[in-house]
Amino acid sequence: MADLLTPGAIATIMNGDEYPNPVVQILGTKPVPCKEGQEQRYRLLISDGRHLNSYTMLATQLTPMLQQGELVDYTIIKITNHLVTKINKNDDKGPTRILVIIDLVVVKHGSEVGEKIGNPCHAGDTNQPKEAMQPPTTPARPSSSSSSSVSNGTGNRRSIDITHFNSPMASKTHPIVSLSPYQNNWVIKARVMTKSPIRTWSNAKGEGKLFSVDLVDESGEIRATGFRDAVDKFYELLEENKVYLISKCQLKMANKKFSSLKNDYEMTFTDDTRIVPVEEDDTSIPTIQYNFVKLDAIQDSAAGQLIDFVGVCKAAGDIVNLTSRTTNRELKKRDLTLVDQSKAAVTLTLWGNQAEDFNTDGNPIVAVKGGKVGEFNGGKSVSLIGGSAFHINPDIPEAHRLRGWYDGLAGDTKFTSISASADGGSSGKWCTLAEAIDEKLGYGDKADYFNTYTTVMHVKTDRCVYKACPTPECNKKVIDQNTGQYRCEKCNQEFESFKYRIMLSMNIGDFSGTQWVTLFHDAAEEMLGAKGDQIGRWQEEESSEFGEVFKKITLKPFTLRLRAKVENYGDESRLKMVVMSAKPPDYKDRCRRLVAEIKQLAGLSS
DNA sequence: CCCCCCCC
Repeated sequence: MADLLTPGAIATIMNGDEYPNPVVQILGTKPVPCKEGQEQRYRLLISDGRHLNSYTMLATQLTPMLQQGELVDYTIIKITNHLVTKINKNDDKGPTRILVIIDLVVVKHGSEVGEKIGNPCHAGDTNQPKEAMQPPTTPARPSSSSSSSVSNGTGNRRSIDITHFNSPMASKTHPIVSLSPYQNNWVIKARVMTKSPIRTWSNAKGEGKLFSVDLVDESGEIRATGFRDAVDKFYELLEENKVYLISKCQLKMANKKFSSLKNDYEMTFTDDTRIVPVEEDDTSIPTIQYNFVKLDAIQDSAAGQLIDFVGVCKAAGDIVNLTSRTTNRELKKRDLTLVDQSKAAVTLTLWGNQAEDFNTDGNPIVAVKGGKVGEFNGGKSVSLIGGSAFHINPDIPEAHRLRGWYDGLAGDTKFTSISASADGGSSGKWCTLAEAIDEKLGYGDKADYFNTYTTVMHVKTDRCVYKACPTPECNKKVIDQNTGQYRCEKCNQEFESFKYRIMLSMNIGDFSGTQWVTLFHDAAEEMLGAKGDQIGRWQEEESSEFGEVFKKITLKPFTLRLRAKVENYGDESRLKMVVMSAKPPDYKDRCRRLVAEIKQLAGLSS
């Protein structure tokens, strides 16, 4: 096993020399104390069989590997990408060199190794004679596939001694992936993917203005923000799609809530920050980088997550004006329906100018970076937020593929909507009543929604309408004072009128079983095809119409959208199902689903 | 140092 290691590698690296793909053994790991809210970082003790090094850090993107148990003690790893950085400790011993592992491959898991290899000792300092530090004549086999996309021709070692930034021709730049708060002596050569508008803020802590740019190079991406003076200094200089040499920024932990960029850090421009445009466009620097997910995967994304995706705009709603309930601001929004090859359809909400300026002609391709997943009525949708990038018909392979796919699509192609429409329209799964019970729908933390074909077995008509507070937003039952006045306890007010509200209980059934369900006002009106006030008056007048309205739906089939949720009453819990919407059955759709199900059961589905 | 990003 000892021959797996590359003795001498540690000394070579810590002396500042190059050593490709060193293979070392992990002999210890420990978390580094960090501030609250910061991502945990780990320090390692490694051995190359000859020397130990405890000044080794794991790049944060490798933290999950460690936390998942892949980097236990005795594990042998090949370091496929690393950098050496100096930190000044507050003593007189001069700077300490830290080895930062950026990428690695597990050669042999610690459980298979089970012991310390050789008898390594702490290397002296870097003042040892250089001759003693040369790598062996047969270094470890080069890595065939490093997961890092860095290929700037400088090998694995990241030079850290770039101080010649005075010249924009500075040839040695650092990959974005290597930036960390531990080291500020770097220059990156990066392209501006997107630039935000200037925004102002005003809060208890003060006021100011800011903007941010998302930067990219071959190795990765990072967001940079300029505040106040930095806005005046850099906003005009930085243009989308142009390449710049940038140095002397402050790095801090990124808040993933506001950026989908693949970087644990983000940077802030400081008074020392230098930004120099690169006049000749360097085509080796990529343009915007997307981490696309297929639209059907959005179904499984958590609300609040930021995602990148691309789709064809199949349909667009009107521009809608509304007032924010929380901020009272006037808002404009527009919902687009996007589709892709996964046959999923998802709603993308545009706001403000983007809603107004969007042109639906020719079913444009829409690419989004950093769209925010939302949840409504059991469906998932995406909304553009401040940090999102939004590109129409981008010149990227995925967009061309989508265009070709969509243009060749049969006109009657069906898509599965994973977003709920505002009218409670269909989305999500279909199942029978028995399947809903078997699958324990409604037993999770959140309510479950499903669609079902069912027949109305029985409607309970007693107490199905009640007199409610006439205030538009209040639907509380009023107390009839029998003086022509109706009292609402919630509004603490008496009114001369009321409105009828419906709350209906009914039993529904299909071949698999039956279920008691509740319908509130809007769904009940939809299903009964009559207004609550009308039904209330029929009841008052003891009109035969009252009975007729319920008879009309009894033993009739419907497509229902149901909400299932367990509710607790004291120590008793009961599964409650509420009808969100009721539509006459679409037999064509019903048949299509049954045929698909039969094919699947028969093993004939493709 | 922002970090609000809205609605059904």
